[in-house]
Amino acid sequence: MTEEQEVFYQHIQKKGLKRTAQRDLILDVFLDTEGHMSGEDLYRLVSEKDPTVGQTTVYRTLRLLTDAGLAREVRFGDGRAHYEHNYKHQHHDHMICSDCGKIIEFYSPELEALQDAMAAKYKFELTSHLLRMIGICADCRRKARDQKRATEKGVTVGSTVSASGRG
Amino acid sequence: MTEEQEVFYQHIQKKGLKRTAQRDLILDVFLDTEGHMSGEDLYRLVSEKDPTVGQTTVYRTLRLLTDAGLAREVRFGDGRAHYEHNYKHQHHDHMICSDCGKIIEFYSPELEALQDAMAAKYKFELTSHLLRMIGICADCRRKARDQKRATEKGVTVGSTVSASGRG
DNA sequence: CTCAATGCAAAGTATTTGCACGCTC
DNA sequence: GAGCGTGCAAATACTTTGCATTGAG
Repeated sequence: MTEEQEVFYQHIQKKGLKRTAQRDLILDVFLDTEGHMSGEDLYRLVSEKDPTVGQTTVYRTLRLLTDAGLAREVRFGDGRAHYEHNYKHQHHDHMICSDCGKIIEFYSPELEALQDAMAAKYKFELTSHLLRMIGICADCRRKARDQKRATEKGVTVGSTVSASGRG
Repeated sequence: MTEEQEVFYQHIQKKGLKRTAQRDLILDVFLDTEGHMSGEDLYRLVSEKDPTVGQTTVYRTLRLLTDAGLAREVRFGDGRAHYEHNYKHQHHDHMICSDCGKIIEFYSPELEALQDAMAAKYKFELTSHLLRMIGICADCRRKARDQKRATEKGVTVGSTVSASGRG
């Protein structure tokens, strides 16, 4: 029995809820999956192990996991909710590559402190926060650079130099 | 003709698109509205002035405004897209009161700088970013405090003090 | 006259809800 | 055995798409 599972069962008992095979399975799959997953993702993964589990149950259990403090809901702005491990996982923020979709997790105590300071300035009691940085990751930048170099070599007649860039 | 309108028409001409009464109206309503609005909100506002305009057109025009640099899409995590003025409006971040829904806009050059530094550390080329701070605003904190004080004083036999709240 | 724009209705996407039955405590 | 939990299908909420018609350039 992992620590997470204990947390889950304690939460369930405390709330007068019941332990079921579906919840066990969903928790297992959640714990076995690194990184972020949407409700849909988890449903798909669970279905592979037991196709009889309904999506309703997955969504409801995901909320249960969040209540229990095992999962954290993150929204990246694509309209769907994503979940990530929250138990004994330090808070972190995300850099999202708009090219390849890769997500880099990072943590900056300075950023956290500065946000606390801003909140204090507005007498705002901070509950949580979400920082999402969108851009191009190192890999995709390298690829773009290589591609550009190849183009520049090949195209001698290269008259039209379109303004790229983005602000 | 405002500056924004000029920007819009120039964008339209540059792209070989057409100026229509609907787009004019939608732009006007958008410019007249302060703060954030969702696609739906704008559709409702436009409908008041001209009920024949379809929601499709509103959504499409909103994207057009974004392309033209007049609007900025912001997502607060409720699943719908919100838009705010972007032309000659400094970038800013948001504090969202989870009690009353109020949105406080703020700007912190230190935060921006720190984010740039974090991006550089990961060789990440930053395109844009979104910082959302969720908590309780000063007003709601005061209300909660007052209510708590009243409860502590008044309720000796403390029978039915229904928890109100949630707006 | 051509191609973009419009508006309706239908489809799509992600998630939630009503309800009858089943299972845990 | 009581009541929570489940799964199905339908509902929801917001947004997008197909298509025939309208209208700007």
